[in-house]
Amino acid sequence: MGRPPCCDKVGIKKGPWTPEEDIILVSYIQEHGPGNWRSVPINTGLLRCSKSCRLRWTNYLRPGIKRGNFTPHEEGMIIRLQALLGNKWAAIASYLPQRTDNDIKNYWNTHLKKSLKKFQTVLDSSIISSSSIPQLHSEGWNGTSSPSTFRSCSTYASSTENISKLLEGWMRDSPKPNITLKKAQEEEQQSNEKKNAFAAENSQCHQPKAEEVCDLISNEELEQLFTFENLSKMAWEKVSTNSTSQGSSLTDSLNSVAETKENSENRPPYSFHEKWILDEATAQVEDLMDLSLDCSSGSIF
DNA sequence: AACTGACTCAACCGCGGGGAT
DNA sequence: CATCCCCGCGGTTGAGTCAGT
Repeated sequence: MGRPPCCDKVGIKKGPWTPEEDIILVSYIQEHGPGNWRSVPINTGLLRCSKSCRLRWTNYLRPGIKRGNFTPHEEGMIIRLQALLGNKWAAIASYLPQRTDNDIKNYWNTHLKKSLKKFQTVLDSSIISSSSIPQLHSEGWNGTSSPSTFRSCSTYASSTENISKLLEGWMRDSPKPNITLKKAQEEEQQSNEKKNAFAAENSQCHQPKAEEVCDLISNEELEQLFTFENLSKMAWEKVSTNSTSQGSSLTDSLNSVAETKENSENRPPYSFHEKWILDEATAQVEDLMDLSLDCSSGSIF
């Protein structure tokens, strides 16, 4: 667009944020609420561009952000949502309110994508070369082999987490917490609605829109649907079906998955949307299968 | 202990969308 | 309608850290 980069101005600082800067930013937002980022560096004296301030707030200082290891459930959510929405990290993040789009994006790029790719290779060769299936541990996936457990958050992240926690407490204790916090939450909600709408736009023709799914599936149902155990089970069923009845289509496999799910205990009612998600997942079932096996087979890592 | 390559993730950059004028 | 300005998103980078030798 020919616009000069916003952070190219002389005197604009780059690089990691210091705790002092964080406190200044947090103080300002606590007082004025998030938004109007243009005025933030002007009014605070921070030598940062507005973009940088917004990013710092939304990704690290905003209250309610969960940092550190992703749970198996979150992994499952990300896998499935990525399959459904593509690299719409903001849309995906709207389903995981405690996680930022940046966090999810990083996690996908550094852990999940790599694992999926790696296992895709292994699985492809094993399916093509023989009818044998990569060995699954009988105890199933217990989460201990998850890439998410490999590392914890960085040292500085823990310091910003402290600031974030401090802010949460600060807002709670503040005489006018609800004004600022509520404003932030409203903006968050608006943002999420926007994101959902965006996600809906990106869903294909006759698919139900993402917001419809949100409307018709409760959070609990949705979450249960996305649990890693469910994904693993589905993928495993798919593999079993394929191995026993050669030539069966992926749709058939998924139908059998659906039937299996229907008959299984401890599951939410098998709703239309659940079926839709299963059907929709046809195209991405290989990915799910990969992940499932990835996590089930400790020998891979 | 020192070196090196791999990995992670915070931060930046460029672009597009949308509201204001 | 055209232009400007701001915000938010997705892709990318590079400094810091870790693990292996």
